[in-house]
Amino acid sequence: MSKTLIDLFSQKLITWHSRHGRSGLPWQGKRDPYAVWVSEIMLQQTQVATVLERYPRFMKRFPTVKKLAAAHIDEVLAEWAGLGYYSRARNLHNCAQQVVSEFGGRFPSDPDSLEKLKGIGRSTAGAIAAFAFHARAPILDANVKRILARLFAIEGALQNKLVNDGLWSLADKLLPKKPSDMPVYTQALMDFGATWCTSRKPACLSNEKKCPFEKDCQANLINQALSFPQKIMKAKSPEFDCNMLLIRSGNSILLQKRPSRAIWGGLWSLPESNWVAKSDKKRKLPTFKNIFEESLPNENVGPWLKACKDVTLGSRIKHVFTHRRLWMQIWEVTASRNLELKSEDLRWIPIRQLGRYGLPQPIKILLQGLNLVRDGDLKN
DNA sequence: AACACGGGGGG
DNA sequence: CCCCCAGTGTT
Repeated sequence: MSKTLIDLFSQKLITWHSRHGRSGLPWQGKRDPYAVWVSEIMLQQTQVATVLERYPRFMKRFPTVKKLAAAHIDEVLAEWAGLGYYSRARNLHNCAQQVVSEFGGRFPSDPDSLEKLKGIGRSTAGAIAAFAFHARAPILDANVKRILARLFAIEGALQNKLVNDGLWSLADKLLPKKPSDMPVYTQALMDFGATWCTSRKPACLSNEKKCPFEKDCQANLINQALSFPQKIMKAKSPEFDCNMLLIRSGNSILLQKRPSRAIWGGLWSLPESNWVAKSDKKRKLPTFKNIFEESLPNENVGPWLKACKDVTLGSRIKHVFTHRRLWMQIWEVTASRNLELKSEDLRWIPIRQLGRYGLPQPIKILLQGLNLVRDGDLKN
């Protein structure tokens, strides 16, 4: 009986990796589960080029899981700012505390235990177990799903449970037999999806690259690589308007800590009014007083309005999220004196100390564009 | 099963 | 400008 693709896949992939895989990245070749874990979380939803800048900085600031567990969440969020998906940072912090309190500061080595930790799903658990412990555990991120969907011409949407379960089962069958091959195999799978079996320009459609699986790949054999995996049409994201207050008093700016479940959860941002759907044509134009009342609902607005002068319409910023598009109208205000703040989520931040706070990327860019922030003020 | 959650790259 | 990309947690 001849060998099938399933039998040969892992060795062919490892051979491909020896010639074309990415190497020399700072998180590669490590067996320290902490270092592996941080890199895997950071690499979720974030490109290698970005992680290349931020991973060494993070590891220098939080060199061990114990240091991370002992840090204040605001320090972790400040270090994470600009990477997006801030629940990752909150889960990272939470998970570090779990590892310290439940496992004495040592990560468990089996995928099932890893998956019980905050922010670690099945795929990341597999990656950590494979890299740090040589466990024969599969990963199944979007790159791997794409590779398998093409190799085996798998029909149906990836969201479909049967399709997803089938992919996991396939990923398991394809694992190399030798546990010692798990790190290089897992790395090879990630690299192959990221650089050769890419979403839009796969190697099989390129003149420069020769795919080692071109004679095996069911999608390629029918010239349909781009048709796998099946894509689902998604609706256009709704649009919203809101107002934001840039209140200055002397050398300080009033910032508000965002609720942890919201967009930019846990970061410090400008006080903002309610979001209004742009399609809501009946809405009245808000007055400045309205904006204040919506932005600072716990404060006594009267004294604030009296203490404010030089109200000017600032820039209008568009920001796009996965499921929303937001237009932010900035109102620039000078407060004549520092007012007493009633809510704990409000704080006067000296401009020179802004770097200590995690700011949403568009707010950071806004403040950089204003001359009131000097180079270095936003660096932590 | 569907949705929420940011930011960056490429056309 | 628009489109594409992407794990985990929550509901």
